[in-house]
Amino acid sequence: MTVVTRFAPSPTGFLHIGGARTALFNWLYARAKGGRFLLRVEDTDRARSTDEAVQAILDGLRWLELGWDGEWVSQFARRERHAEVARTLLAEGKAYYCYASQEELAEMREKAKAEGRPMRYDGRWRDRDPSEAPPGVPPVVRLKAPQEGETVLDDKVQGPVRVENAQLDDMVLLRADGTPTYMLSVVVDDLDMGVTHVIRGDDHLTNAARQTQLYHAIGAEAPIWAHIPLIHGPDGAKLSKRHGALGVEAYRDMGYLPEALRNYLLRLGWGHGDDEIISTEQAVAWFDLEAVGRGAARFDFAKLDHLNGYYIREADDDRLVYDIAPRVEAAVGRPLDATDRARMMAGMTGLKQRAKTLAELAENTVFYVRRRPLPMTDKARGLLTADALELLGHVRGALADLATWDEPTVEATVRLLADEHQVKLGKIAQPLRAALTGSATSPGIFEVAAVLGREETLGRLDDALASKAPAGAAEAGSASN
RNA sequence: GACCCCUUCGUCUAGAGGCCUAGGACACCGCCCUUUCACGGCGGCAACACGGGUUCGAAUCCCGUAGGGGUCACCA
Repeated sequence: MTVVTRFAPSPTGFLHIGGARTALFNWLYARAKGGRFLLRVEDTDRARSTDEAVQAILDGLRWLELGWDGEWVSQFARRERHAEVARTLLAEGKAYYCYASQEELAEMREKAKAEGRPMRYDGRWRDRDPSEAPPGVPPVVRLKAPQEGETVLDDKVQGPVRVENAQLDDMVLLRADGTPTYMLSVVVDDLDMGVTHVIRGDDHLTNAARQTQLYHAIGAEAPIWAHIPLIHGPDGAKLSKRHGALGVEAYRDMGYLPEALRNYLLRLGWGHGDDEIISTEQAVAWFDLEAVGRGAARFDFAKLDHLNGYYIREADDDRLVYDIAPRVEAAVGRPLDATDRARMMAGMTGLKQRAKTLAELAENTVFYVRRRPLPMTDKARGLLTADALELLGHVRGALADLATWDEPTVEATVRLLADEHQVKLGKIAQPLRAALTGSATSPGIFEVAAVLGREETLGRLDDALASKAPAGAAEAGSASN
């Protein structure tokens, strides 16, 4: 049997992080078993579905590199087929017209509530003769569901789940306006698309029982179910916007790499021994539904950050430069030129091991392309005391004379200077960092000097030398002589 | 409320009756490396929800209890 999975989001918002994980699991399972992964957009709710949302879902999946097989299908476009199945059921006596009014339904609801029961349609039109139908009332079509016995789901993740048929009422298949309901549409679509494995969120577990009844009424076998646990927020409650219930594009904008998000989502609810860093290739080889955990998992940004930092370090420099270019341009307010890009490339080795996100990476890169004079953080300014500036004057002099300009040479020169003046390297390196980067933290300062080049390095030193020692430095007592 | 599902360190998880003195990762705390910040290395803290069984032996099986979650539409 060829495995066919599907991802079936409703386009009422963006591709939610929980949906992304569902898509990932479906994609992985299909790839792992050499099957097909299909995409169906459940757009039957015309009032809430939008084209923008469809686009966002498609974009999100593409960004995550979870490609689907064939064209994506619109559920709404298939509504005639759904209705046709309902008519067949009607003709076979497996479904019936129900003329119960909204008032009657409301009554049942109230009664159920008063008696502490779940709302269940009482089947009052189930065996009634259609000739008794009230005139002018458009009926809905309901499934004549079994009233005794139980429906058993053999869920790949949750194990066997039994539901008393008495708990389930006769669900609506066709609305009064003739349009199919979700329950009908999913079953017919999954059947027609040849879906063998329905992998979806735990919130559909109860639906699976009803859908199984429908499959049986149609005379078909239910697919293999796999209901994966939902993702919760740090507080254990439903994931909120504040805690990560965002569209995947928000994760992209925050500077997460798709492979990092995939790795993180994979480990949320699934494990493979002690493995943490799992490439997509390995995931395809290892993934199986039996190993999916049963309990809900809490979303944890700290672990995502850690993974993202790892994947940034692993990423190719040119890809990173390409990825952060727009962010850097926005920060400096101009397009990047060849020199800027060359510096970014040269500095990337040192930069990428210090960032958890692309946003952070871009932020840390900006000093390389900023035009002089550099803005200074308060900490950096504090480093440029009168003593420090005096030492920097010597540094400037020594560097200006250098025959070759590379990291080892600059480093050797500065170290020698520190020895000559009998100060710790930090006494020179930190002010130098402030002068060259405008910040108190950066990649290795000799690397920075090498990347900046002689001219820019000397220029930035001159800027620092030209500045007066700040008042704070004098107060600290180190500026007076 | 009814029905269904779930429950191992703070978090994600390993664990399918003896390999468990419960392992790994993130976070946190030390130390090392070091010009800063990171990375990296070493070490530490920290869990089988509770109560009964079954068994020579239970984190692992069964039954309760508690807690958490999901579902109860002519929405998907």
